[in-house]
Amino acid sequence: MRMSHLYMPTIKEDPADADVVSNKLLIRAGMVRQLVSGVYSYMPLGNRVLKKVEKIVREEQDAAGFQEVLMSALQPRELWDKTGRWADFGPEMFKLEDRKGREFCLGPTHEEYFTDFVKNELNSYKQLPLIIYQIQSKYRDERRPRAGLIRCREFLMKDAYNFDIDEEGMVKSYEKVWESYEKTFDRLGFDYRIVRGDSGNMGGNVSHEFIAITSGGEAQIAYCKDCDYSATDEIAECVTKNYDESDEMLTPEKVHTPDVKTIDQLNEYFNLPRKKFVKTLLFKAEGEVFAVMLPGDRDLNITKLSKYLEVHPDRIEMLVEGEINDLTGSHLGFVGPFGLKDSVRLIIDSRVKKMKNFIVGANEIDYHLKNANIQEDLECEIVKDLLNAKVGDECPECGGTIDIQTGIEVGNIFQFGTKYSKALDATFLDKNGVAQHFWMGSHGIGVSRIVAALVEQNHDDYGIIWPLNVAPYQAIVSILNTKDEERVALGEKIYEDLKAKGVEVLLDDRNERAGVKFNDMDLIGIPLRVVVGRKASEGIIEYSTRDEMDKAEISTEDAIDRIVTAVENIK
RNA sequence: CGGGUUGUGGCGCAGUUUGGUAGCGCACUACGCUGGGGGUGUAGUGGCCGCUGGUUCAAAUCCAGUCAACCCGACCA
Repeated sequence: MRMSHLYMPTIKEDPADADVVSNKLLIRAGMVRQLVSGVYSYMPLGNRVLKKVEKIVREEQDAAGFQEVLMSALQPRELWDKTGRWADFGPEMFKLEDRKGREFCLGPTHEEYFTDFVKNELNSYKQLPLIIYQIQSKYRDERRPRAGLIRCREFLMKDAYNFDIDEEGMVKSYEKVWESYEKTFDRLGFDYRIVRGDSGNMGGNVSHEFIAITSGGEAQIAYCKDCDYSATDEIAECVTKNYDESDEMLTPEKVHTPDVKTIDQLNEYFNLPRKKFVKTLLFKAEGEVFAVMLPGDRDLNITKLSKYLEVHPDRIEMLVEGEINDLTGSHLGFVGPFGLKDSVRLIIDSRVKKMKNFIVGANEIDYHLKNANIQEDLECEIVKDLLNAKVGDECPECGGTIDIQTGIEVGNIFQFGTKYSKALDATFLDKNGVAQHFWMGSHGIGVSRIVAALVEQNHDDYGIIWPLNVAPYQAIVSILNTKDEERVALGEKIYEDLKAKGVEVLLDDRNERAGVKFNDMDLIGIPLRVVVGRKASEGIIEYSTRDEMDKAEISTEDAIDRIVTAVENIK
């Protein structure tokens, strides 16, 4: 492709709206543009990258024996009512009506449709197991789209669904998908971790997430420095022995603490570490009121609380100031476990149960209780773990040290058994001629999100550094001065030779100054680069790669040879 | 949905406090010089100042409403 004709509007300054580096660079490099919040379009270079990522994803799915299909994105409401997810998804779903008033949505995911489809088409265990997938735009009306391509309302996703005769088969399918994902993310060159995930509203038991590690990514993971343990922050088990577990229980004592309400203030007022305090948080959900006790130096993990209560996390609300007194008899900043109204359920993290002689609110304005302890006769519910894991915790598996990293979730896999097949009554006949529900799982890869994650992991101050196998073009030939006929002739020749050898190559034949060409070349991140410059008359060019940037003066034949070899070696 | 910020040529911004002819840089067009890291000269093109209403002789500027975008915050590829 000649750059004099390439639709590649690069931008010199950072766009004001873009915050994350991938969004900035993709916009500046003329690869994507935003239409409205969370909706993006791809220009030629961006589209080529997207298609290459898609191709790698597809190849690995096909290699694993999964079969590609394409289901409609437009789906009728009835399908979703059968599983209750028309209501569950709520405002996250883009809904619309046809001219007759029938309700539809744009698919945010496809469990219902795939299950319904298979139900109508597959009847026998002999046709199982089956894993089918599609690559298609998904639509989710996110409460807050952000970070460019990372969190969109329209995004390209590969979603796969497995149908098995029993649990064992489902687990085998899960493992096959797992392997195909490892191959995919390995090929993409990602630095990533596979972590245990929460199954969210997909329902079910086991899930894992594939997290591309980037600083400032929105997914937090806890992992063990000493073994393979890793999990998302939502479910990572918190193990810590940070607390005073002495046997001696001192006598409780009321202490005047005027206007000292937060753990920070207590810390300062008593000059004691945060772990000597206990915080009591008040929540309501489903008409009940809860007091939750945690060590003062720890944060509540809402997912864990939600699981314990068996209530959707969105339904759990913190009490506001006015409600606290009415509903619990306590006061904001001075809440404690003793003397709450009987209707308040007292829920205690197991660490608090073991803590001795801590300081906690006295349920009286301007008073805290010193030397408080959870006595055996206190009516309460002890929950093993309600805390967010933290750097320095103990690994729940090997006792090693836990660390926290952030990243971007680029893939995830779920086992959900017969949840959807039962809801949609999707069955097959087993060996004995008995109808059985399919055992299923669903598995996603965020194709468009991968484009952003790749940029997050592969860039420098000058621009994007595309890996060779996803680069929009593999090579670029830049003619520095297009008024110099010798250089033009040589550049054209190299360009034609590379094209003839099957290399995807750009020719920078624009009548621009050298600086513009160098800067654009760096920005758009083409991996293999030939600069035709001063030594063109001797047949010598400058060869460099985008990641190394070191220029080597070599012959044109040598350069072509290196480029062709590099391209042939692409996995 | 709460909290915060911002809407002025394609992009980045000033002007709003104190109402009075809409500006700067980049980009773009034409011609020239230059030709190894976003060069330069001359001459140009392009804007109902997000939208609606109000105050006023007069509104980018003041007032009210509304819409949109971005950032922080409770599960999402």
